[in-house]
Amino acid sequence: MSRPASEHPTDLELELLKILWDESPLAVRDVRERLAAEAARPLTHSSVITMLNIMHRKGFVKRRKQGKAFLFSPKVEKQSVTGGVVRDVMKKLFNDSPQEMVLNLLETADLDAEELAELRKMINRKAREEKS
Amino acid sequence: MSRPASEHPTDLELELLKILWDESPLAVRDVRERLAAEAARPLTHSSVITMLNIMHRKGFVKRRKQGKAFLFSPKVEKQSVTGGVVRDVMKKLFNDSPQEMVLNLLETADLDAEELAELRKMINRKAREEKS
DNA sequence: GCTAAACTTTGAAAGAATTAGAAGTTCCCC
DNA sequence: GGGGAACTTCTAATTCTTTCAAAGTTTAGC
Repeated sequence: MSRPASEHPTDLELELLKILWDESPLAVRDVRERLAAEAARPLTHSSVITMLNIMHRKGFVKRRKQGKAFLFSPKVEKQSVTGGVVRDVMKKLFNDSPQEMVLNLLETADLDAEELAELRKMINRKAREEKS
Repeated sequence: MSRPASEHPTDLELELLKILWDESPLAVRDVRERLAAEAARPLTHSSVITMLNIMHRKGFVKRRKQGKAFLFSPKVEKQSVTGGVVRDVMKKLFNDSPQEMVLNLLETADLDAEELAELRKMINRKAREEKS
């Protein structure tokens, strides 16, 4: 009768995680400041706490009390989360095919020659890695 | 007091669009059938109509009456929608950098040598195209 | 022309995501 | 040791997404 809860962090949760991945541990006050500055999302103090607590319950962040305040840190790794999101999009839209997804990226984002060269380099590096 | 509405189709809307991109125009009955079969989402007839009407209001599909029933077709192109979703993820998670995104894909999805070769080929083709 | 089958419209419910005010707790400082 | 600043918890409202039943409409066939 409703929508299924996403297994990934939601948009706002992602925004908060990005802040904590960048620097942690952080007090709520600091998270709030960065959220307003970096994400143009000026929430109240209590809104930020509410979110961080939800994320704590979900296992996305850890907290530790220092004095009367909590300090928050990410509990999930950036690569694992971003990888999950990308995999999800790949599955939902591109038939689980990395090729289809990259093809779409090539057609849609317009990349100059230099950027293409960089992509090629990355792929070559990965291919070399794999041989070992 | 809530979140800004997404410009992209929602999950279920995407599922319906995929069906219509694959074949159209389709009657509600057929959309419903495919939704159950392909997406493992057995909705009632009226649920499917409701969604399609919402999507019509949003401009994602068009409809035309045939006899007493509507036939639905996509109004947005697949590439434009998928491109938008990918761009969105790229912006939200990878700092708007295609390189970062592909790098994540390379690290996260494990691709074999052949798949890597295919990716390289695609990039080369794109690079050649760009020269002209 | 009437009825039944097949459609569509309407209205609503329920859960997820986001936001915040009010009330409660802690602890620093005089 | 009392007051107030700084935190947190609790509760609730709002919007979006997904789902469907009940009521209304249309048309094909008798």
